[in-house]
Amino acid sequence: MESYPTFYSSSSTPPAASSSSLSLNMVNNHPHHAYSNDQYQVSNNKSNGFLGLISDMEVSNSMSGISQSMKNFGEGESNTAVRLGMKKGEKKIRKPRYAFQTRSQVDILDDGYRWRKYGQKAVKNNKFPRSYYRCTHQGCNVKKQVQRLTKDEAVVVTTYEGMHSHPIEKSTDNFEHILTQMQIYTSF
DNA sequence: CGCATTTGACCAGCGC
DNA sequence: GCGCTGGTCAAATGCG
Repeated sequence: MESYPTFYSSSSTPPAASSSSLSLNMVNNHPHHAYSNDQYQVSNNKSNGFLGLISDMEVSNSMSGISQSMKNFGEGESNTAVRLGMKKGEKKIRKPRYAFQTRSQVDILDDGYRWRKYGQKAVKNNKFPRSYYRCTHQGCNVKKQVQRLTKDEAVVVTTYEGMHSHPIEKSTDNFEHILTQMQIYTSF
């Protein structure tokens, strides 16, 4: 695998336990190919609840920026060619994936899109299952995986694959949206 | 009733 | 070539 730009972040934690001095424990999900996080790591180790919220805002902001830079990477790759499509001389399209680490108690991180779960698998080296989601928008093949770390189960790793070619269904990634997410997170 | 989730089966890639 | 593992499908089930 090539580039796994991993955007590392600590996000909202309920005001009680906010000892989130995360250092890069991004790696031990994939035995064969380690994420090349040595060049993409964003080390914002905030370690209290409020700063965690701020860094969560940073995540939400950078997400919209990332989806723009995604266009450079995966130019509309048809990642549905996994199974049936994949005709004769189709080369294997390695679709770039983008992993986010988030410190959250809920697995479902609402990023504004509508996701439908289509699978769940137990992964090795991890006692938590990994969930597979797909964007329900027609013609949109964006997928994402969500899994927790065995190391500390407060961390949720969300791996996005592909990019959305349609607007967000909810309120867009403006400040209101971010505030809404913050409220959701803090209410837990 | 329509849509989302669950869950086991199936398949492909890779390592041994 | 075989077995393991990750990823996806699809029927059944659940839920609003």
